[in-house]
Amino acid sequence: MSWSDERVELLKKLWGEGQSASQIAKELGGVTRNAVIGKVHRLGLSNRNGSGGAAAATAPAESAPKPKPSAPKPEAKAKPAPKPAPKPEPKPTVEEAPEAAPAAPVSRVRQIIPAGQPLPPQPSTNEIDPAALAKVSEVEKKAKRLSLMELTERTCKWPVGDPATDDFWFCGLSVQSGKPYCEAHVGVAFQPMSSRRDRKR
DNA sequence: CCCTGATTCGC
DNA sequence: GCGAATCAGG
Repeated sequence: MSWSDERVELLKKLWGEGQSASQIAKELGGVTRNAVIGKVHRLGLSNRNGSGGAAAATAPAESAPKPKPSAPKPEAKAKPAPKPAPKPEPKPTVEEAPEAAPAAPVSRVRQIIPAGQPLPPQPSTNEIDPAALAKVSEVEKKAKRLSLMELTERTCKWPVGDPATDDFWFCGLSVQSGKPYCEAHVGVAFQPMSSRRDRKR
C-alpha cells in the first residue's frame, strides 16, 4: 500500500477529526499505526489543528493572521464558547472492516481459563458499597454475555445468573488492567478491607 | 495489561 | 519517503 492522494486525504481528515493513529490505520487498511504516525509527521500535521477547531490564542505572542483563502470567519465579538466542545463526533462508532477476513475470529486458541475455581462467589447483596452495586446492575445491561468458552484474558469473568440455567453468562466487558473483572465488577469484588473489617462474627 | 503519540534510523 | 522498532507517557 502506498500513500495515494486519496489515502492521504482520508488520513488528514481522520486525523483532523481526532481519530487515533491506530483507528486511522484500521480504516485505511494495509498500514500500521506506526505508518500512520510516521506519515502524519512527514506531512507536518502532528499538531491536531487546522480544521474548524479553534486552536489559536494559546501562544503568548500570537501574530500571523493567516488569511485563510476560504475561512473568513467574520466573527470577532465576544467569545460565548467557554467550551468549544472538542468532541465533534458525527459518527458514533460506525466502522469495522468492510472486507477483512471472513473467518478466523479466533486466531489463537485461548483455552486458558482455569474454569475451575477462580470464579468469584456471587456477592451476597449486603455490606457492599451501594454505589458500586448500582454501577454493576447498570453495567450488566451492557455486558457482552459471554459463554465460558468465549472468555479470554481480557474479558471480565464475572458470572451472572444460575449456572444450572441457560440464563447464565459472563460479563465479558474489558477487564481493568490485570484484574479478572471489568471496572464495575472489580468494584464489588475487591472490597477495601476497611469496609469489611468491622464485620465481627 | 491495554493504549496513545514521538522519534529514530535502516531501507 | 517509508515504517518497524523503540521510546515515553497514561
